Amino acid sequence: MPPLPARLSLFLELGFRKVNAPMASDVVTRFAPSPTGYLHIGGARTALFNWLYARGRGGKFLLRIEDTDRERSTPEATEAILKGLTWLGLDWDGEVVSQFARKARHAEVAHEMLARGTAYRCFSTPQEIAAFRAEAEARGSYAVFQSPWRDADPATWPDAPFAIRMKAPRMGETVIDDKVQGRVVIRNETLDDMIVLRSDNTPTYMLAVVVDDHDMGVTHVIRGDDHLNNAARQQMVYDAMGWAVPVWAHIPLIHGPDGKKLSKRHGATGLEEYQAMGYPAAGMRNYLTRLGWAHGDMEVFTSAEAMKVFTLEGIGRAPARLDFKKLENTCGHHVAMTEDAALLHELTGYLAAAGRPALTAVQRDRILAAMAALKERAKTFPELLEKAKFALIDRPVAPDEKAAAALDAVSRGILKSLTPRLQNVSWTKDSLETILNEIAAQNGIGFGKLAAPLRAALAGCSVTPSVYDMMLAIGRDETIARLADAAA
RNA sequence: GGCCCGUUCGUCUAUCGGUUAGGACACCAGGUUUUCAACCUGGGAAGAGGGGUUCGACUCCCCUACGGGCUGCCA
Repeated sequence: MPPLPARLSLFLELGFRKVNAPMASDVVTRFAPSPTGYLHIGGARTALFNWLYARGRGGKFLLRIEDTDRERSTPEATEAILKGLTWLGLDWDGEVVSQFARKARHAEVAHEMLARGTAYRCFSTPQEIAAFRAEAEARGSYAVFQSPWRDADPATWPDAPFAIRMKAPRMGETVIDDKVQGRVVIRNETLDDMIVLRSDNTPTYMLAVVVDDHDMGVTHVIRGDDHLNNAARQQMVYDAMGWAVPVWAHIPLIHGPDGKKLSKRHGATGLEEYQAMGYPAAGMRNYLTRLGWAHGDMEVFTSAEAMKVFTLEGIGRAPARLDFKKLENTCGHHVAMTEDAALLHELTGYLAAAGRPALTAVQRDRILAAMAALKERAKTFPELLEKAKFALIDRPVAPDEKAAAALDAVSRGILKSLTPRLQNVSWTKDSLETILNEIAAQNGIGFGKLAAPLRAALAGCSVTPSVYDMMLAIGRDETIARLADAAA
């Protein structure tokens, strides 16, 4: 079932490619979400890229929760994010870092900048700044705010709260050498002296990310391209502190099917919703990896395979749209290639996530027995369950409309004559096939005519695995009992 | 308003100056079939528009259009 060409070419490539000696890698990436809600599908992809990049190079993948916004951060959101990443199969190294917990260190760095002369005390109040902007806007201009305190004489400092502002270069340009976007040049005059420490001594995001990334040893910053402009200002902080600038990679955001920024009105935006919809994690990872990244014609692959060829340069620069049809197709390949036991385990997780009843022992046994047949005809767990209906129900089987129609008097007669002959036949696909074909021939009908009532009696519906597979999965006694029920 | 990024079939993408612009999903037609799914064969389908540079541009440069982002004592 896996498309041979893609897997074959990957195989050849891995086989023939000169293998770089896997030295101890010092790659460190991180995912740094804000705990203000569920894990967004776009964020999940960002995390996935970071994970793939680090894991593919023997590096570390760290997790940091950016919870400095006390108003909007909640522990529930943090919990949801960790659960989402865990479901997707993205494991992180070490403890989860709380940005809020590091605020003392952030303040320390801000003061060090002060000492180095790369930052200054700004006594302008938020009201003054707002007034400045309002006035500029009224004039139709949008000049950046220039604090009057940038070069003020300490003797003139009032005894009042102050914010610490970065003393950004006013001339020249800042160059972001981005692995995805290329060389991005930003003129320094378009950037203001951003605040790094608020007047209440809390750090701003711009300072906190840089300090944390530096302290955590992050070497590659892979994040959404909504941060591309921010990178220029953050790079100034690295420079101000004399720290090594990480490798930047700003990836495009994911859009909805209509090409607009992904929002609630597009339907599912939270990763947890995808789990509840029954997409397998491996398929989700495959689809998300291919969304905005490509390696030749490689389409269906495991994450282990992706790691071997994943590069930042392979990431596209244009935003990609979500396509549920392709997601489903990709998931179908993964359902089919997953081990039966693993699939059953994940199915159990799906049931819980979707709030559906758990399987009984009998149901588990039957589904496991039929898994080989089930998994090649289902793309998602709900679909698999629909086709596994015969394994979930108990006698007497209540036929739906279509099934009832297949159980006419003639068919019931055939079923009745069939049951004794199933008593002693060996319960294997081959012998069942032989005997059923025999019976069809004896009744002068094609196998299809026999399969319909059989299917109706066994499953009570018309969408099922093959009749042989069902018989094998539920066993001889249950099969005969169901056929007898229907024939009566 | 300013600055930054982007634009190849409907969608995800390949191509890194010379190809009949390739693959996948979706779609259409046919085949196979035990329902569904799968599978097989075939088909239609693309370089936003306009200028350059070049012997030759999807590919390099400029302009326009459209989409997105940033422009906070949010992250």
